Amino acid sequence: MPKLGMEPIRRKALIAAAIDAIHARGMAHVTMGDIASRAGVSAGLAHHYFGGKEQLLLATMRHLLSELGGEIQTRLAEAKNPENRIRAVVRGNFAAGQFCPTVISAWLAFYVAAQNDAEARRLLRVYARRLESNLLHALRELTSDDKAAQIAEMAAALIDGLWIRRSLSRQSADPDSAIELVEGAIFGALSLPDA
Amino acid sequence: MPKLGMEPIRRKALIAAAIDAIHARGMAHVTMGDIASRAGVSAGLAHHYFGGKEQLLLATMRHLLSELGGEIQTRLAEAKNPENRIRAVVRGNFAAGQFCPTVISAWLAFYVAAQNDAEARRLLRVYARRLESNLLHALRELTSDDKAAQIAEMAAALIDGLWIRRSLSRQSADPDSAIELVEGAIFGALSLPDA
Amino acid sequence: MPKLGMEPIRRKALIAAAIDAIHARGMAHVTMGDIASRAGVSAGLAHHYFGGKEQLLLATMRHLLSELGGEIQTRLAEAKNPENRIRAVVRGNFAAGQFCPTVISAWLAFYVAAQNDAEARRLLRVYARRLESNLLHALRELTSDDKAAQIAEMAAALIDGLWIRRSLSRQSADPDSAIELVEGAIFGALSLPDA
Amino acid sequence: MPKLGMEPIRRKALIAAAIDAIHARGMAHVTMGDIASRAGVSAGLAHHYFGGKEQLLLATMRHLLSELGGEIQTRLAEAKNPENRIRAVVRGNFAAGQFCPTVISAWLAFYVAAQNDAEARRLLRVYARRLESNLLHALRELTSDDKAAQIAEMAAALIDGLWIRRSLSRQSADPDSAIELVEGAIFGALSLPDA
DNA sequence: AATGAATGAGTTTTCATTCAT
DNA sequence: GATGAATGAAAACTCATTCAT
Repeated sequence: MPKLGMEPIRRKALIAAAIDAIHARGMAHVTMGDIASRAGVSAGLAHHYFGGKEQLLLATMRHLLSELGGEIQTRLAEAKNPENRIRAVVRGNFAAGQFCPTVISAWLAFYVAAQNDAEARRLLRVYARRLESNLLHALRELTSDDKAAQIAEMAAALIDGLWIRRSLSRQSADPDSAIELVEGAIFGALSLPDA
Repeated sequence: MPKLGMEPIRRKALIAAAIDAIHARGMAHVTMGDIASRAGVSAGLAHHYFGGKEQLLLATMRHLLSELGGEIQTRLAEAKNPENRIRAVVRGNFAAGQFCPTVISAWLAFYVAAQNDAEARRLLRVYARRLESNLLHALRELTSDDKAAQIAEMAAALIDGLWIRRSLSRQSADPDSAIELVEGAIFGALSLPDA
Repeated sequence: MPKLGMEPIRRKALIAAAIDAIHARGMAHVTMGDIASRAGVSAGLAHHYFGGKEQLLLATMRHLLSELGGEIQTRLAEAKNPENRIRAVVRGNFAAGQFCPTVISAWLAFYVAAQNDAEARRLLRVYARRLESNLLHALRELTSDDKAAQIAEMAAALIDGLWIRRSLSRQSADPDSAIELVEGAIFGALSLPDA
Repeated sequence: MPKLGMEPIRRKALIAAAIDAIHARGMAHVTMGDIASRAGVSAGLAHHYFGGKEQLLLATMRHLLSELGGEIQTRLAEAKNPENRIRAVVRGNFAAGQFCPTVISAWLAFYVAAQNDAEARRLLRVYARRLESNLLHALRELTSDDKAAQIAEMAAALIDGLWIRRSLSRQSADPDSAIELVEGAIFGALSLPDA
């Protein structure tokens, strides 16, 4: 069975399996055995490639973060004006790959893990800051700095809040209505006279 | 040393200890020993009073939910018009007892636990529905049913999103600015002409 | 089964069991299960009381060292002149409790462990220094400082060498002939004219 | 890349690596991977050449024994009288190749391993007997059989004891002073009148 | 009422060993 | 001849839970 060049294949499979396993059993109850068997390998191999459970989980988180980053960057690259850059960020956050039940579960689990794991917290902060800075820059071209900051904060909270609520309802998550809601809130706020 | 009537005292202490422990170590790593020693009792006793770890955790969740419910009800009782009822719900959600780091951690942890625990999910849904229904009723007196539904959904997502973001930043959570933001979003949306 | 005040009893039993187990299977192959079952308890309990395998082994080493120290101190207390103090140290080293196969095995194993474990090395150095200093003081009253140092070094090496050789031969270790040999070498060297 | 005639090169490299690894991590913690990577090969290859960990370790021990034997035989071949034969044995035991930290660690480790491994014990006994018999024959030409036996035993113990102590101190082992000490003890004892 | 003792099941982790390539 | 892939068994360790006192 052993073939050459399996390492990247196994790593990917294990990360995908970790997302599945977190969705199915919850971060608090996943075991290496769970994950490994979902990936079709032995627990020993998962250890061998990642060095331990914690590191496999962290690698999974990094994967999620970089997928999300990719979705946003792709869209940003095509956006030619501030309005479209805002839309790029919002839509990237609700992209198909991101907004499915297993991925949502994993995201949420990492959010919580970040409360108690320094490295996870660091990773998440980098993402949060980048998201807000992308929004902020686009908003500043459309309104005052103060208002831009307010709207950016609201938008970020709204995105996270919609995620968390969709994860709970477990109904087939509907990205389009979420996008509509967030964009509505942002452009609605922009259209308002200053408070 | 055993005293009479200790049960309610112990139960309260253990629930408070569970919240602390979840904040300090994360849901995935709390042990009965953790919780018990924070409450100043033996693990065996925690067991004795709650019947097991799962049940102690569920009791903790119920406590959190009922505290939040209380904060909202108190404020609703004093609200005489729709605007104030909306404010009551928002402010209840960011009440002092709720918006401190340990409680936020615990809330978040339960949100995640609810993904994989039927009873936790049921409890959370009851709360979510009540929150939305309170908001919805008040909003319907101020706008169309459709728009009320949209705004209610947005408000709920915003509240959850702000929580989750504050928990991550770990900076001294500031309820007032959160309240301002949410109320601004709600009343801003209400003031907009229909899309 | 659980009784109060078992901790010291279990600790002693586990340390004794560790010595047995090291003798029977060799330091490289002892398992916590081995030791625990020899002590008549579960492996979990051994962990509970000592915190881990390494610490149980270190506690065992400390026990051995303190036993030996006791044997020597007892004899030193009764020795009224330098010759007798020398004898006290030598005989303490070959005392009954020390010179039996299981204890010899354990000692030897710790000697080797000390090569790669900082804490074990520290413990052993303390013992080695004390042994040599005891001998040295007594010898200095009987000869020149230089010669005393030489003889002390030789005596210490001889004691260790005899131990190691007895352990290998596994024949019923005979403390008396060992004592005779070491004392003969020391007093023989003392009687020699300076080189 | 596979080359012909690699076998003896690999075997030597692996044995040298085993000695290093034992010194660095201790017999109880060496792994095949440790050894193999120090030798610059895969663990699988080490296995292939020696048939298993145990056998590689035994081969390493045999190597050590034969090196020591060589050092002694070379010196014995040049010794023309009993005194020089004694010196040959002593100096062979403290020969440069033998008296360095890594080799001492490995020797010591094997001494201990011999407690619980029949084959290792057998190998060590052969060496011990040869050492003692070489000394004994030389001593018998210089004194009574009884005294020769006593001195031989003492000398052997002294050699082992000095090794073990040097290994512990980890200071740059000084073979010359060790040789002086042992020869001093032997010739000192020989010069003494019968007890 | 409360504890400390104890266990056993479950999890992570490590490694020698095997094997296809 | 040599490797990297993979496993499985064994070991350490953790912890909820039980129970005698």
